[in-house]
Amino acid sequence: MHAPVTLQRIALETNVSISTVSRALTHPDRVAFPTRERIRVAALRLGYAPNQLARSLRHGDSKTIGLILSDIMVRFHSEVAKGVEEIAQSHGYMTILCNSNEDGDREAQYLELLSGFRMGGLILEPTELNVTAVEALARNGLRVVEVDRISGASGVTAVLSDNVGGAGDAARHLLGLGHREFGLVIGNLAFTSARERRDGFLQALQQASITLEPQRVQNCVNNASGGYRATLELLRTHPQVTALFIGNAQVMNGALKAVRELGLRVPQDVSLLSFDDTDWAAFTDPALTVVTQAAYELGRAAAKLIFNKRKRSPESIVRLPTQLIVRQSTSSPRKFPPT
Amino acid sequence: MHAPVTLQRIALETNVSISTVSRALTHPDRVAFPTRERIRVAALRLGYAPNQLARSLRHGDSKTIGLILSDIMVRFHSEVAKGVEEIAQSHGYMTILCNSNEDGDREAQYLELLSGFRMGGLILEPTELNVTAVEALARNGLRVVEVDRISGASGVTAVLSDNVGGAGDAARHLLGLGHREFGLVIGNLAFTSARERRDGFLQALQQASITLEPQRVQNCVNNASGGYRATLELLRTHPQVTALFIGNAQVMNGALKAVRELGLRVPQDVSLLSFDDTDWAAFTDPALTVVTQAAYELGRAAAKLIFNKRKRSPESIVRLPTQLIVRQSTSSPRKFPPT
DNA sequence: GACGACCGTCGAAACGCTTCAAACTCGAGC
DNA sequence: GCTCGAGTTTGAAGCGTTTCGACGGTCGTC
Repeated sequence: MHAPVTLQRIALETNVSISTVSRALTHPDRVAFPTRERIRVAALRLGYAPNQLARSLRHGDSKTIGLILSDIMVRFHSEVAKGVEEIAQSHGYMTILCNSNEDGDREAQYLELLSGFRMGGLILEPTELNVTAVEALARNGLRVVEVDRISGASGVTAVLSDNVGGAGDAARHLLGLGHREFGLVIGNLAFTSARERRDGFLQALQQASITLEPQRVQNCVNNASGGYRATLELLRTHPQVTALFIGNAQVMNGALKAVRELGLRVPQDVSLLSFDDTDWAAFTDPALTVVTQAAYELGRAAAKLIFNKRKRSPESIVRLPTQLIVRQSTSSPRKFPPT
Repeated sequence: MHAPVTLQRIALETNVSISTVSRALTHPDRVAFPTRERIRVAALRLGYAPNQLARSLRHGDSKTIGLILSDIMVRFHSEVAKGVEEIAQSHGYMTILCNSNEDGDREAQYLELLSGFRMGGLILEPTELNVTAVEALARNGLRVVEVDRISGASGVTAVLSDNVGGAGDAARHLLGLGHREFGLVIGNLAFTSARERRDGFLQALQQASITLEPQRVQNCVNNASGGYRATLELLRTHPQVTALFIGNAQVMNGALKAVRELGLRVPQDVSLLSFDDTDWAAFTDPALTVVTQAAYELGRAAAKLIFNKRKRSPESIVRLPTQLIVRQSTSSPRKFPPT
């Protein structure tokens, strides 16, 4: 096992100084042709790969931005990543991704790692557990943008969906169909996005003079089994519910399973409506009515804030609109309770 | 905007040398208590984040492994990532992810970036476009593991699904139901995984004395619209087909759309069977019969090869079994052609 | 009271790279 | 023949960290 090839090594093989090798590889025009060629060939032959650590250490910027995602397996989040990457790429930056898994400790580790790599910027879907660390980074001059939800850290900009508006649209759609008996399975209320969706939905109900008892608002962990259990519980204790609003796609997956197991027909017995569109939502039985977020655009907008050096407007929040897509999982409520 | 906090800065504030600060933060037990506390407090107050570039440059390993994924939005790939992360974490390593998007240039850039960060290892889902670069890295002592498919680079180990076996199971399942008229929409044949699935399926047919005309094997780009177009084309030119084998979940998504548009009922008019399970496959109409890959285990196995220092067995290939999950999208063929 | 042992701290070197100023090489010009 | 300058190349410094050997002070021991 060879040691990695360094400039030093190439310098020895070509009988020039290290600085000439460096210059030959990074500013070829400033080195005489024969020397340059000799060096280029040797570098190729040895499989030279510049040590980015040393390189970035030297000039303090690694032409790279960091992105800390909460859960890479969820389509919404990976779509955000695509958006970030596109903008980064168009600025000649590479994107490095880390997966915090909604775990505060991991998030802290990745924050330290990425800021330690002196990234050109950092985008994250924050937990609320590392506020002071994030603030410290921002204070030290790192550009930090939060996306999807906010941690509460000051000095940080954010790009979010209009969760209140989207949830309001969902409520108005269901109200318009004639529903009066609602249930919410909202996901993890530790995140501002979930709280906003809950509040948006409840506000819209309130405008129709409907208030919901707290037991009709279930929170749960953001995955299928969480949604499954919460939905079972909600429908068991409130069988009169005719419409369920689900906080995100992961939870919806479990909710669907629960509804099937209970033998309820969608939408005849119960209407289902969730946040997040997926590539399968149109193919499920029935096709799902959803409030879709502009995930790709969220990513793009977040990345633009990193590169937008002009405006140094701290703590601004960008909100992107959502869109209601009506398919077959919502309809008028049943006239009689299920047997 | 402050400059980043360095050891130097802390040293000035606490009136000790840089080396003492360093030691106080990394080996607290080797520094007298009062000094150590003073330093710790100052570091916290200033929001010190160690410069990983300098740190790793110093000891040549960044306790980090790199993972280059071909498409982060596809569940299979992100599941691989989860597996890699789990093993890395258990070894005290962090995982850094990059998304090549099946683009050879981007892959090349990320290869250079990550190897330049002197990762403890590199896992990738390779295109076949950077074979020499990958070989050079391996030759220079970087541990490289390929997953899902192989580039052909020497000196590299790989972890793959048993694509031939899985596709064979699919074929035998359909044969057992009585099908004789097959069509394949296999995805992008640039990748070994797709070629293996095709070959596995055709081999199994051959054992039943069935050979397929080449026009019945459609390749296409690995996304929904590719699958859509290829499926339309195949069914248009070969209406007698009663069973379709689809190479992966992305393509299946498009195939479903095409079949619906043609007004074909699944499975009465045509049976559908694809590689890759998803969390929605059981909820689609009808629920999909699939060959599922152990994606999570693929990731875990790949990461284990990175850390498994003992066995220096180059060029070994690990194959993980697939599993056929029979749901409702496959049944006996129709007796009469559709109208 | 002197000596060695030991604990805590410090200075310096090194990791691989970039870059600036200095030095060298030639040929042209006087 | 000497000087000057353009064109190349070199040496050295420095990025922030870790670590090794050295150093100075304190304490126990004889």
